[in-house]
Amino acid sequence: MYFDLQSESSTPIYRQIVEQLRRQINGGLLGPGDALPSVRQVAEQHTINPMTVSRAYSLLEAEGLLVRRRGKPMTVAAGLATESSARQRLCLLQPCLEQVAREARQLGLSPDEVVTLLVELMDKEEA
Amino acid sequence: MYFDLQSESSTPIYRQIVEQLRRQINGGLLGPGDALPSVRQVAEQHTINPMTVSRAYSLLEAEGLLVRRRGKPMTVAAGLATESSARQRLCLLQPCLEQVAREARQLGLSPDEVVTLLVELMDKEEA
DNA sequence: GACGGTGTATTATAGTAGTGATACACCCAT
DNA sequence: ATGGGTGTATCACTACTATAATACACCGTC
Repeated sequence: MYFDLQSESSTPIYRQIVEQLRRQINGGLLGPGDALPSVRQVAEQHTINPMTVSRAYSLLEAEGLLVRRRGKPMTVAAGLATESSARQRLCLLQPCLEQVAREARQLGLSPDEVVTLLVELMDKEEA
Repeated sequence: MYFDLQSESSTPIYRQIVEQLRRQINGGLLGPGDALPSVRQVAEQHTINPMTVSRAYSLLEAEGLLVRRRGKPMTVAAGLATESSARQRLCLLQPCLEQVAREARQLGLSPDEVVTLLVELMDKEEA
């Protein structure tokens, strides 16, 4: 529900969780005070180990994005700018876009061709 | 020179080499018969182990993109369609674009904003 | 206060993946 | 044949990942 985890991926599960949460928070999909699903809940849903989820949560707490209050679910930290500016969010996407630019160049593809497909994919995802 | 390797990246070096070569070949940047830099040459240039490079080369040989002739440098295979169609090359880029779409959605970014930055990056890379 | 709900510390284990050092096999030109 | 150029097989080491089984500390509520 919350996460889109791929066990086949080479990027470790805990990191997938971290990155997805970070984006969902910065993007406003999750707001300050919102409660996260419990580690056991997530673990069962994806048949992974609770400690793996805990590891992800802990990293985000160290990062200041999450707040832990013992006995209660993890929540999104309040101190954050409720939603960062579009410019800031765009910065988070930049590394991924640089990768696209690099690959496109190596493939000899024009910006037009790339953009067309990208827009198509983004519209599809919308639905 | 040939490769743009990032040792900090979580994707292993040998795989970075594999992917970059595959794209350069499919994109026509490297043509049939072209010789690759020797494993030791690449290794020294990036201060990595020759075996790491060899591993990448071997994978591409198994894939049919490279040809090994003992004692001589690896070369790009001849059998390949010299340059695949733009549509085929676009397919190679698709996974990366899907990643962008996913992240953009989580960040709450509109296609417009994303495309603008992407084009900017691609133009810059050109120079 | 007992219970069921949070997250976590601890320890141990297993598997996997990436990298590295060395020595080898081969080709070719001298 | 010898030397310098290929790529590579082998082995070992290190780091990381994920899992597991407990046990703990805390909160809220019944």
